[in-house]
Amino acid sequence: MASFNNNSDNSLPESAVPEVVIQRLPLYVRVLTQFSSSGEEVISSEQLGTRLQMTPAQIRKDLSYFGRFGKQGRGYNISILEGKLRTILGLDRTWNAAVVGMGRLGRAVVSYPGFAPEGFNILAAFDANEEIVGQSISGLKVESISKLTQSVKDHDIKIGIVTVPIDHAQEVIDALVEAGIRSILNYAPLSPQVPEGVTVRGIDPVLSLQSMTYYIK
Amino acid sequence: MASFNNNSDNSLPESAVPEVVIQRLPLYVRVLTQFSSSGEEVISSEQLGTRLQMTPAQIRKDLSYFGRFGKQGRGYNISILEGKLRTILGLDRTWNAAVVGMGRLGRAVVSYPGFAPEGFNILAAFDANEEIVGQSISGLKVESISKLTQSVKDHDIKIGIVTVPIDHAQEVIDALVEAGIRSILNYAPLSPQVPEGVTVRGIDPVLSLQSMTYYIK
DNA sequence: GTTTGTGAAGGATTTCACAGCA
DNA sequence: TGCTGTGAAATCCTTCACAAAC
Repeated sequence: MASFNNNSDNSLPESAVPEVVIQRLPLYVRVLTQFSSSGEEVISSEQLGTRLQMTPAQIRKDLSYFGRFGKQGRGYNISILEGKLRTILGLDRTWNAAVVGMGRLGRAVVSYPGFAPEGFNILAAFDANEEIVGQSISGLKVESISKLTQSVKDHDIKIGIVTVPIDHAQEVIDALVEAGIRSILNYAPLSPQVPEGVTVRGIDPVLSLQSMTYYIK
Repeated sequence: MASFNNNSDNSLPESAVPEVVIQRLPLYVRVLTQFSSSGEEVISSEQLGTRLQMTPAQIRKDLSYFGRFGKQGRGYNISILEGKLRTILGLDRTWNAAVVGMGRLGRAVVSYPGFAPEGFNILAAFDANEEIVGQSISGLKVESISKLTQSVKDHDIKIGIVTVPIDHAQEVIDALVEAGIRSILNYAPLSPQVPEGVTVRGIDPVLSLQSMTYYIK
């Protein structure tokens, strides 16, 4: 990522479907959603490819890992394909998340309006600083990190979002893993160590900038 | 990826070095910086690999595209390697950037303290809304988008950061390209169309979440 | 006529494995 | 002895090209 950049990926479960393919599916979902709201009914791999700047063959091959969703001579029904892909990705349900680290970044994350419409609900917020614990931020009561395991269980939290400073990131990630979390979105600028079966995706705009400068230098 | 996940990459300049390799170099810089501040002098590809959860062979191969930086039997001198990689990536200088879109996200970006220490200076901020234009945000006077081309020239801006809502993102990106920008960090949830020679990196935490749910579903 | 789905081919990237040097 | 640098091998991923379906 490699985006884009920037994905630490730790030995995911055995599967015939390449990891890169899985990472492209959300892209397909995104354009399909945009197309469907524009009144179109059918879309070809050619049109999808134009939108995403990739080859039609790649799109067809990616989709073929999961089934036969198109009709020869016509293309793909937009809303049906979108639905299939959402089901494949597990987006036909909602997911509960917890944010750890309620400084500047954590506050921005919990108040970001883009998660809920996509089914990602932030139900808990944690911080190590006792002055912040107890505060209410965007409707969330900040809890002590010592409550993590209990809260993960109580709220059926499946996703951890790490927004602590770098020097506490690894220990927070260890705590999340300890609490049973297997999917982590990491905003701290480090590549954390995680056991097999735990997926970490990193969000670091600086890494993205640092690889772009190579091409303009 | 990238990520990673999440990188639109449009036909970069001809080069012998694979794009994936370029995207990993900032990762190496990041760990080297962390190691060097810990007093160590030398590091082996094995140690780097452990930190980054990748194979030592891959690290050695990546580095070999650019030269011979190590010493057999010892490893790599941390600060020398860091310096070499920074030079390769163009990080031995500073880069000026402009943010377009001064809503919630744009404000978070200009006030993010992680860019400047890495040499990325945000020198201009733009918005289409006349009520925001003229305001001062984090020490930046917000300008009208009509001033884009002139401002890019005046400040020697090389990087555009897009934080406008999705329905204006493509036109803003067109305007940046028109103004001569060839590197764009895009926070809007769309894969923009850009001409050859322009690099776009997307930052979209939702895409990252959507590919992780596949593995926990 | 158009576009899918897919084996086969081609290309790219990763890993192996070891010669060579410190 | 320990670790790099690197061709060669292995693996992974993308693209081709075309039969089949509409």
